[in-house]
Amino acid sequence: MQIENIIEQKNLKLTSARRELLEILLKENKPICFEDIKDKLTMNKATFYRNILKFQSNDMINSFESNDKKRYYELQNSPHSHFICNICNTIECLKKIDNIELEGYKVMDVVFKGICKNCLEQSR
Amino acid sequence: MQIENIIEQKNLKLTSARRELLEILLKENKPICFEDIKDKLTMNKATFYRNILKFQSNDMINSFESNDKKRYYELQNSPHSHFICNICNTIECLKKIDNIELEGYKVMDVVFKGICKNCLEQSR
DNA sequence: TACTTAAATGCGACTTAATCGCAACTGTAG
DNA sequence: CTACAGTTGCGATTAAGTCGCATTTAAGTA
Ligand SMILES: [Mn+2]
Ligand SMILES: [Mn+2]
Ligand SMILES: [Zn+2]
Ligand SMILES: [Zn+2]
Repeated sequence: MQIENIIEQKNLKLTSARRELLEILLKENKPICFEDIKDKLTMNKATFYRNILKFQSNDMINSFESNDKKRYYELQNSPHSHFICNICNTIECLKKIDNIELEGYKVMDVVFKGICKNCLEQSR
Repeated sequence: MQIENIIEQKNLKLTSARRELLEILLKENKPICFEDIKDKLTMNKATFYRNILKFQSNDMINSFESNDKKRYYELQNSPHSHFICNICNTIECLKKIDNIELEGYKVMDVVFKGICKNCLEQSR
């Protein structure tokens, strides 16, 4: 199983809450926020946030806030950036943009905001 | 005065709350969050947020969330992107990165996260 | 298998950003 | 000066996120 491996690699206890959370994140396969999944969650919300924190400090997930002012979490399968549409609020995962470098900085994450393909087309 | 012009261009009422808020944003000249300025604010916080909203819908300010989970607001003088350091949490305004284009998208804002110059140097 | 213990959990209280409805107020056009 | 739409203050409300503490549990060891 993937989950067992993920947890073991990070030297974390495999608890039922963690299994549940990782299963959700795996299944979704796109950024999700607390509101999206709170009804599915068996665990207490404090446990949810503590595990999110733990996973983040172990580089297992990343998070960012979207235009709806909600924080989105996703598994860090492969590093990639995100595009958030200012019109429809859709979050898209972009393939890694490898030409983005800033002199003197180490870029680890990029979030683009603007107008997505769909919304651009509809505005014509 | 700048403020009068800004407001007039957007067909908004120039109220004392709006003058105060714009003065603060002008003076700061960098992204600030509610907590940073709430003590200076004369207006009620509902008024603060309503004006922030109004200014945003009029493209006068933009906002983004930083690593400290606080939302930062700044005047949209000239379009530019931001770099947020994952170590020291500093927010830097970057000169417009003009080579950032995504096929089919209209990019209006970019937020980079990673390690800033200072923190990179200190880690050596 | 049973024991041990550090780590994880549930619960309830708490903090604080952000929003909302409503009555009172104010900026601006005429 | 007046009228009125738009704005404000206030108080209540919602919801994300955090915290302390008592209880439970995963996982290593005997
Ligand atoms: Mn993604
Ligand atoms: Mn800036
Ligand atoms: Zn869109
Ligand atoms: Zn830094």
